[in-house]
Amino acid sequence: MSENKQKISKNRESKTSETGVSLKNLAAHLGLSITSLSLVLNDKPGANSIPQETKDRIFRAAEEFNYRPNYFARSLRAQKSFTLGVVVPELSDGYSGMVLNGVEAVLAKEGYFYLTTSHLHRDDLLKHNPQMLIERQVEGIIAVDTPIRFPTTLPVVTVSGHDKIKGITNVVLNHQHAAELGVGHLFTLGHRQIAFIKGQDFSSDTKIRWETISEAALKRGLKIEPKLVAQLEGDIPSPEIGYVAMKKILAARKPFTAVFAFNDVSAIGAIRALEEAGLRVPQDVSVLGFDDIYAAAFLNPALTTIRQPLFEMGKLAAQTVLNQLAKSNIEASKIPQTLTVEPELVIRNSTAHVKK
Amino acid sequence: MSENKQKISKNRESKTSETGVSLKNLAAHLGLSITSLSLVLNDKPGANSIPQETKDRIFRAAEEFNYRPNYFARSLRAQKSFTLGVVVPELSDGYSGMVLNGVEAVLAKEGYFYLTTSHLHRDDLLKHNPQMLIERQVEGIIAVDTPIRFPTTLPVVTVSGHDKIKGITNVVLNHQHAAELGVGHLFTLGHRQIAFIKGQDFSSDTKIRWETISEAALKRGLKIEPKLVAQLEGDIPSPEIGYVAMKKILAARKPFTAVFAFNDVSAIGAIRALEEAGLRVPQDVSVLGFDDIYAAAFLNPALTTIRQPLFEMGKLAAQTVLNQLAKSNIEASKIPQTLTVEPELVIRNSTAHVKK
DNA sequence: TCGTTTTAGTAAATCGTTTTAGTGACTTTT
DNA sequence: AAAAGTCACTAAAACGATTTACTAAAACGA
Repeated sequence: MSENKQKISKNRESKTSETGVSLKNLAAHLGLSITSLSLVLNDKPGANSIPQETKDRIFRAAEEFNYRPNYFARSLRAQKSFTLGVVVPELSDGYSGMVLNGVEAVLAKEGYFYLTTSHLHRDDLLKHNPQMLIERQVEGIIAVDTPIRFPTTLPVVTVSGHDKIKGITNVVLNHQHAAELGVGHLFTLGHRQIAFIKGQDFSSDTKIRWETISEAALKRGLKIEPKLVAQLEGDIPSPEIGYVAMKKILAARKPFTAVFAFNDVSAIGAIRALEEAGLRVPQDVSVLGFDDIYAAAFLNPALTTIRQPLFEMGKLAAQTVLNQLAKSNIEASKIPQTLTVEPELVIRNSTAHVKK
Repeated sequence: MSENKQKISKNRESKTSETGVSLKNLAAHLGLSITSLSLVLNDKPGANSIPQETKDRIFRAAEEFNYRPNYFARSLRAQKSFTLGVVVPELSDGYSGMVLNGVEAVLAKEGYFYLTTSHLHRDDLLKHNPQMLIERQVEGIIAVDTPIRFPTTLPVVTVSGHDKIKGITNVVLNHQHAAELGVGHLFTLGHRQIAFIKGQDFSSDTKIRWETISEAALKRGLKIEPKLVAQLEGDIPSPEIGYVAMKKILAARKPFTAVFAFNDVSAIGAIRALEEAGLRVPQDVSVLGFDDIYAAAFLNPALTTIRQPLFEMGKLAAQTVLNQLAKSNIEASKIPQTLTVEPELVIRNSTAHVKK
């Protein structure tokens, strides 16, 4: 017996030592079959007939030798990877990270992990990266602010995706509500000439954001002056591009009293451009952001913005994928097309009542 | 033949269809053995005796049915996961994301992926998360701003880790140089009473940063006034904690003309606190940050800061792990303890010459 | 023409699980 | 005392690749 044990522990050392004991080792040590151990350790019905005493021996030995089922063997057999894939534009944009926090919070509880890939808005990677994830046997995919350019039958959930694709659930902000909050806030403060900074074409929220804002403006009898609209260009997640957009608007020399930016990052750039032009925020021009990134509260002036619950969106996306995995094929047919979360208007100091 | 093909493609449909053809399927279709296909497709020496014609048949069939070796099967056999683990405090702190971008850039080229876990500075997760990664058979671990609290024989590389642990490589900033740049810059501008915001205890750079800054100050005959030193507290990556620290310093009512903050995020909070106290930056007080996050250039005033090349640090870390994996055990004994990257002083508008 | 080499492959073991289908040895029922 | 159950297990197949150790036939050399 103790001889056996010796053998095991020796064996263990001799291995890369990272890979612990195998079921085979353990079974030999106990003088039982692999089957019995597997049955008992996984608490399968087949273990019913095995007396508690034997079960305890097995549990004790597993504990003692710190047995961990080999991930590859288990996954190969079960055809399950306990892994999701997450596709993001890139990780340092202050957006994806928050979403991933939410994803991880949900997955960790279920013993799932996730692989991340960034497509950097490159068309080839947009196809290639998800393919690689699928070859890696991910069980489902979460696409964050990323268009779906790959075929698959796996569960797919997007965060801020707006393409209505059969079988794909989109976790989205209630954009109509967001636009109402934003335009409504500026309108209430008396602003009638509002400049807008649109998102880049590749950003999945650009279109819907613009449509809902247009509607909200129209509803209040505001007409949008094309010269007061600029679009973000370039794919770096830096305020620089907001600065450039704002410059463009200023160059048009059309009067305006407020700016509704596509996001907080571009709002920061816009503020810089305004101040360089000698305009004070919010005394001369109000600036409204979108997202509520961490820094928003500490800018100077502190940014008024529309908050997106990114952490919650990540959680919701992960939960939805796991739900689909748990469901039978029949039930899976009735997956929701859209899951909506609510925005929140956070009023700080970058917006003020229009000057008399 | 065409019958065979029919069978294969049917088989393919009938499966979850995500899992493509197996070698077995393919071999049956070609009337060859699994062995031959494996040998040829992996270009093993054993395939030397197989005529080009047969090889071509195999390649064509693999192409036609889009054969992809099963990841689990291959990994089980080879005891290789082609996956690294990355441990971070959390993903939305504007620091880890940049590092991960670098990591991914290197790994993608080699067909590697990575699993991420966040420990949120929690002691239990600091041990548990890496354990889970190891059970998932990662081949190496990259720890970003994270202390090593787990045993392993896998290659481990830290980014901004300072514990000298045998076998672990630390990718670090040249802190001495960074301190020289920072303190030197303020000194040159005439500042003699400088306040400091130290990092949280859990942050791996806190200690070394403080030591090197102290030295650089001493060297210039500056003495550090304890009342002008505050430490960040709390683990949210928000400027709020810098704001609180600055308030504390202000409460001491000791005069000072400059602040050297632990990082840009806390510098943002500090600026807010200063302005609330009626002090103008940089006219009354200069503020120096650290990191050079994206927003730094667009704050108001634009932040003078010490830039850390986070992307490069991520690349270097990943490269180092891969190198170690490629090395034989003998060579592996001479892994470098430390890899150093250089900081850069980025002068913007938050620092100015001291008032006469 | 016999022995050796080369050519063209293949059978089977292996990685470490899970799961199906058993197998003896007892015990209970009738 | 034979049939039917229960109990306590186990053998072997399967997941899908890689790899080692072969075989049978053809070609070559002396």
